[in-house]
Amino acid sequence: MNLKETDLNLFVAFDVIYNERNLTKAGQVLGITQPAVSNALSRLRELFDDELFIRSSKGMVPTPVAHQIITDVRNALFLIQNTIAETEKFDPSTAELTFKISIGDSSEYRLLPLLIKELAEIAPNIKVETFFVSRKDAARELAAGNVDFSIDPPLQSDPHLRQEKIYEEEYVMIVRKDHPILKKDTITMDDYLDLSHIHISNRKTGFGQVDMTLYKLGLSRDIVLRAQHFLVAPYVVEQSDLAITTTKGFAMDRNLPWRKLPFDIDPLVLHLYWHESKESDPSSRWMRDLMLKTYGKLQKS
Amino acid sequence: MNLKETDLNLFVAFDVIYNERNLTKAGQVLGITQPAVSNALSRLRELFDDELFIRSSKGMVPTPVAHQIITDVRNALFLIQNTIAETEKFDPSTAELTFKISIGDSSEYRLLPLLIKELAEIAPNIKVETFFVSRKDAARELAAGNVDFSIDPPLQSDPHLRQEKIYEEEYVMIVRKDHPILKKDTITMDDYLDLSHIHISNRKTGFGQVDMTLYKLGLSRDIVLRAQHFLVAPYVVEQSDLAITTTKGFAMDRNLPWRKLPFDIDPLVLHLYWHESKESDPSSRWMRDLMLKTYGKLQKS
DNA sequence: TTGTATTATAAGTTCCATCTATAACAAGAT
DNA sequence: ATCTTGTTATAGATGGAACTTATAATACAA
Repeated sequence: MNLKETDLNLFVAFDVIYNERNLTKAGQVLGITQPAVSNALSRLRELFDDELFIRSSKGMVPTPVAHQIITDVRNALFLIQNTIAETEKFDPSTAELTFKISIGDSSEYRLLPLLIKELAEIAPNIKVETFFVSRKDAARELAAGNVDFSIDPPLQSDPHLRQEKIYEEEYVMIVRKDHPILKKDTITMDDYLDLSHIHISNRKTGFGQVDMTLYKLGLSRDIVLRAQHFLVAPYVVEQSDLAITTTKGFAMDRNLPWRKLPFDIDPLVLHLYWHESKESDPSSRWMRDLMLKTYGKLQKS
Repeated sequence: MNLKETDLNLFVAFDVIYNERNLTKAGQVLGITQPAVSNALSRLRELFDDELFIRSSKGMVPTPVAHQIITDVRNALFLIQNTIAETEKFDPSTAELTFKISIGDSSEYRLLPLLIKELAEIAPNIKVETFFVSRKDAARELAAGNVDFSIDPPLQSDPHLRQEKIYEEEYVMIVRKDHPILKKDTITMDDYLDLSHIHISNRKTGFGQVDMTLYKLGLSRDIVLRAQHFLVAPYVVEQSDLAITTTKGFAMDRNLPWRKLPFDIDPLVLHLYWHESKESDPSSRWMRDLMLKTYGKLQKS
């Protein structure tokens, strides 16, 4: 055994295979093709004189030897990572880089304007790109570095992701000015269900949080418009008698009248997710702080 | 920064450069040429955006950044090393490998016969090669893996070498049977200095431990024969009136008469040295134990 | 057994770390 | 200053290892 005759790069492949338990997906994370991963695995197998991962219906399951190794490997990679991250200087005023953010549903229109404004002032050469990555792919995309941040409700919990609550806001019902319903100061459940509603979601399928809550109460509302993008919503609301149920901030923002909902619903909570490998990366850390601070400002408004 | 776009193999070069502070010697340890090391260093410099090592009269001196990094790097490499060492199975009865041992001066003829005998019984496919590596090269040769063990007096102390006392034996004076001096049971200093002596050493230069001790007393002896190999000594002693001052074990071994020395001298102490990188290597560990055990047997005789 | 995921193998290609050779450099000796 | 010795850095060429695409083998569920 000798380190200088060992290709240490194999160990990052090992780590990824262990996490994904699927060579094809590991390849996506590593940015190489599946056969390359397969080949790397076979070199690891020779190195350790062990199968390391055995093909089965549950994916590539680690052998005892692989289990034995993984923690040391992870620690080692973390240390190496650190040496680089620690010495990396980061000056937001001159840094030229692009952050890729997966931002789903309704958050984009609220987050971006303020964030871009902040960036323009203190980090003029930092760019932002937003995507929408489906929740089940988020962990892998973050691991692969295709996405730097993901903003999502606190549902999934991949062990390699870090998260922090970034946003919380109560739901209200919003209608156009001079809408007849506004004669009442408090809306009853009957009032609410009599109205026609807009539902915005970029997920094709199923229930949003509002409909889910109603469903649990044995109720359902009349959704007349199901739209993909939030930007259309204000125009529709202003030109019609339709109601939209979304965060209070939306109402304030657009200067639209709103009323409390006639039922209890958990507030909208969003978490900011990032991959553990970026934990101590100075630029990532800086951006995290900025986003949390920026959302903090939004909160107060 | 991203591990998957980083050549981790550079870090073992970094570690060696840090230890050697000399690219040429680092190349010897790594088993590559100096320009290759220089090139690796330049890649490291790009990676860290720092000079890392600055050329000076004292060699390549590490920058603050290099100092900051080194411990993490060493820990990481140690962990990786461990993953391999831990999973390496070692069965002496079937293992086929060769240990290279640097064994200086007089120790070879005492150690080898018994060691070989032990090996033949319990590890028939393990071979041993012995060299003589000068003390100042020992650390580097051990680091490079050109030599697995070195047996030397406990002088040098490279921080990357591990050592354990393996042997200690008192010096005596040995002469042929029926030598006139044997009429006396205790030898005086005058007796000793009147005799002509053999000195065995494979170092070309200067004093051995005996002559050094005499020198400190303001004395010197008459060395008639200075020979390279210990094997010739017994024949010369048996055929002449020359005396040889060496370990008591030599006398017992050859069944030669001996007398205590008329001056105080530290006993011969030998240490077994190995490189820290082999610390947890199963085969190295096994061989260490065997050698210490074998010498233990010698001690008692 | 067929279909749908996978992983493994094969053959060809590209790229980059290494090599040899040489230049540039640092520092002490003359 | 100039030479000498011990270095490190650069240049250009090359070989081999790891990647790619394409395809075969495999596992398992329907």
